[in-house]
Amino acid sequence: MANTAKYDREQVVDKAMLLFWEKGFHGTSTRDLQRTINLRPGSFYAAFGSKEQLFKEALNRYSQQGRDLLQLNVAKSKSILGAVEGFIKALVLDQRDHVPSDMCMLVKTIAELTDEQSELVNESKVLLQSMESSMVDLLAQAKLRDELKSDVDCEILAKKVIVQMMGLRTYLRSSNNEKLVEMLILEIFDSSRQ
Amino acid sequence: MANTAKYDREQVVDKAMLLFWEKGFHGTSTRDLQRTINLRPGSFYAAFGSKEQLFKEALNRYSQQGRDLLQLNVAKSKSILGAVEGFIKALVLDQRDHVPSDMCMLVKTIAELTDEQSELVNESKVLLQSMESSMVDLLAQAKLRDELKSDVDCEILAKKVIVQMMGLRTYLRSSNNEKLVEMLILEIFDSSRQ
DNA sequence: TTTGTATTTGATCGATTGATCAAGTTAAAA
DNA sequence: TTTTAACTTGATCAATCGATCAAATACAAA
Repeated sequence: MANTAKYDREQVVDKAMLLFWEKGFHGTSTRDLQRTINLRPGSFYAAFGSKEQLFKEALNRYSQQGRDLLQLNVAKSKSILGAVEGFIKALVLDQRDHVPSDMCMLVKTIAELTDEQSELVNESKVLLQSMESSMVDLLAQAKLRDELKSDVDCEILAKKVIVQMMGLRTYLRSSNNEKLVEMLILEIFDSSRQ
Repeated sequence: MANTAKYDREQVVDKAMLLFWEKGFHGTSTRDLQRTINLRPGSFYAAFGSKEQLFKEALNRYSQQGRDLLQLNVAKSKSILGAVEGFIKALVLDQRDHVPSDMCMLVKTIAELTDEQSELVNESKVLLQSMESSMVDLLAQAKLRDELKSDVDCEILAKKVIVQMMGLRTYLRSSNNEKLVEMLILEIFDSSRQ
């Protein structure tokens, strides 16, 4: 019984994600969104409830794409460390021209928002933490394969990698210095490599 | 002839800066500002012209405070490297409870804003670059005093320091892990120290 | 004390914000 | 084919946005 939606929810969330990623939560109006995803207010609010809920869904979509990219690099790389390095290069450098912002959407969100949108801030924190966990798992595999020195603490190294990624993407946004960033990416595992 | 302003411009900019720092450009309304600094619209626009111009002034005030903090640490520290480390610790850890955000206001600004506010983005970039220059100067002094190895490139090291500060403050915001951040601050100069 | 002007005040501007809703449309189920 | 409920549409809501302005006020100069 009844009618069926004429839009593809995944495509819609994807477009919304790209707009939110570019302009931030406060910088994106519901009319911007509705025009971009081609939904009238009624359909919009029926589907997502509020701007905040759509943003939350966009955060998860963004995070999923990150996991996919990591997976992709693991699949096509011989070594684990090579995969992680490839992932970082892809995310920080190669992707640059094809995404709406140099910076990570999760980082942009925790930078922009306050306790007024604590659910969005917390969601971003959780997703960043989950990315860190994935990194720990991968580094543990690398260690098992003797790609890392035996005295390396994978949990600490993973945190260091995340810190580097955050710092490098921000620095790239502020300076546009790709040369330096490329160099610093290659240095990340210098002291840990077997 | 004529009346004189009843407010202290420096105090007013200072209060506005703290509010902008906390809530961002789009997250701060002119009414928020006017209430916080206790100015009615007429005085507000007579003094600052627009929300954007006040934000720009706030960015410069913020940046000045950063320079002051660095200066302070240079004055009270024996070694240059100790001063830089003290500055980073003060900025990233000690200040935490006494400022409106864990993150750098300049970083928050380049993260939040797009080309729509290119003047504010550019101003932030310039001020970050100026902070990097100060860092280069200090590290050059440290090198002259033999606090750094002779093969250290001060310009690259300064960039690395900035990258670390950006990464650590963002990571602290996302994880609240002060222990790790303190440890990583101490490691910044590990491989460069004489 | 008077004059002239900078400042302060509160009302208000038009535009935009996030969100709601009734009416119209559509297609699956009966 | 009819029924029925989900979906779509465009108008519209109250609130807030950044900004303007005329009138009232206050103070330095004459």
